[in-house]
Amino acid sequence: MVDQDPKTPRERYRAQVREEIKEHAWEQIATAGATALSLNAIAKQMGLSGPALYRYFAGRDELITELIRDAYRSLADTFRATTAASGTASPDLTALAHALRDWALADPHRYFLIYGTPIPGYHAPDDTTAIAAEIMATLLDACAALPDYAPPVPFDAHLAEHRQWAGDHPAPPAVLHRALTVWTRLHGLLSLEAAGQFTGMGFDPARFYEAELHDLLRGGPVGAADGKPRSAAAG
Amino acid sequence: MVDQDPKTPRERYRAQVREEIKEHAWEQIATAGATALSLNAIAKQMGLSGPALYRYFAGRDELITELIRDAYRSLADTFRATTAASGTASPDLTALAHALRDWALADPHRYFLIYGTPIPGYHAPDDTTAIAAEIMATLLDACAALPDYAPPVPFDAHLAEHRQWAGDHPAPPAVLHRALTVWTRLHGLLSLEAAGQFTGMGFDPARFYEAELHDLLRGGPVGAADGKPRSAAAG
DNA sequence: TGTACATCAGTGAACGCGCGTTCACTGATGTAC
DNA sequence: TGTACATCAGTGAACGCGCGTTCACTGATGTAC
Repeated sequence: MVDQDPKTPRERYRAQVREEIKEHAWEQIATAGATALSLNAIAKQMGLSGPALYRYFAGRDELITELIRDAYRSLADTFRATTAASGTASPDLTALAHALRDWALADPHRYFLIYGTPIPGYHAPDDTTAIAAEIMATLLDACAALPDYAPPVPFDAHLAEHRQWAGDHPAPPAVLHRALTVWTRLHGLLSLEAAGQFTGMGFDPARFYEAELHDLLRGGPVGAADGKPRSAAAG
Repeated sequence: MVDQDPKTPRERYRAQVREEIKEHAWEQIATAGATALSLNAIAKQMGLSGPALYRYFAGRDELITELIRDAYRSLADTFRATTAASGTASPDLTALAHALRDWALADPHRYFLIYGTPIPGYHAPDDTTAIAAEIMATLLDACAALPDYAPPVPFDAHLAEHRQWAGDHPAPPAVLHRALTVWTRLHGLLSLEAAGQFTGMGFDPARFYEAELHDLLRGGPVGAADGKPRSAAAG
């Protein structure tokens, strides 16, 4: 959002046109998907000649790289803003989940650019992993703030020995497990909804999302307030 | 797998070449993704001229349509075979879940062709919805065979009034809910794993899948055998 | 304030490429008598 | 069994298209004196 101190008018102009190119790129991705991204098409849409864009991006790959980076940063910023807005020390999982859904559905192709089918022959730049780690850390913080709700399961023990992905986050294995679960379950819902797999099925995806979220919070204040805690069935 | 009664040698040959084309198409999709599918490239790979393929498919779109249909049918067949192999009346959810994972990871791009980012400007043929319904019905059967494990939640009531997608399946709302949950949770794991999002994180995706599956079966025989059922946390 | 020069945004032509698709054709395979 | 004909798989040339990218260039903008 904020330009990094463009001093001269020319630098300001450059940054501005770069942004404009990226905006048109996003429009194009929203219409035809990421694989259909075409420099020439963007140029035409902007009333420019094809080669003109090479003043701003070294090529198609650099543009896509930049878009991926922006997408990651956008989600990280959203999470950061959500955390800040809560006013509490650690982020609220419910608020994060809602922010995630809003963010994903606002531009499904942007969501898929990060979490969807990988673009053939392309792989994300290295520095995105740092941003992805920040996103994950926020999720871990939110999960760490929830009350315990279940005895350890075998997978927790496995995670205790395979926690590289969590960096130096001090969360215990059960919290690692919970954060992963939040990620994959919400992604399952969002990716199917964004892909249009729920259309025509009849139910309201938002309510389903809410139900999954409640289940993830089970044992916490929201889950406890919502209804009786689940009990094991009689065998 | 089985040709539909090709009587004359010519018909047999046609069916055979059609299959061969599709096999090369799958190889190409596995390499470069569905959007990169090219008739000319397939022809070249088969040692044929480009236009030759038009003897077998009306065009690129018809080929893709056929591939999507085959993918759906393949998954439906896998589920059917799994059900049949169990020997019981209704399918076993654990067996289905394992069959699903094997099927998805055997060819991730085939999985994404069905459940992944939609191909821009393309939509699946109508008759696939029937096959998708069959897949869903198998899942419903498996869930219906599980013991109840939880009191109704608000979303169940919503589902009771929005159950078009379940056709005339007699399952009660709680079972509908459970089947949807199985679908979205397993998809969340599989799509992220197939997209390579877990690589470098350290943990074993198979164990995570197993943990989610156990959680889905909670209250049933497997979950009960595995450990104590989860209880609500002390507020 | 005015002139001389450097910077740089943008153009138009051109490159080679691969795509889907059509068309008129050749030549092999199968069919009918 | 042999000939005449029809069917149809596959070819090669051609169509128009859009792609990414390069290159030498024009012309406007900014800078230095």
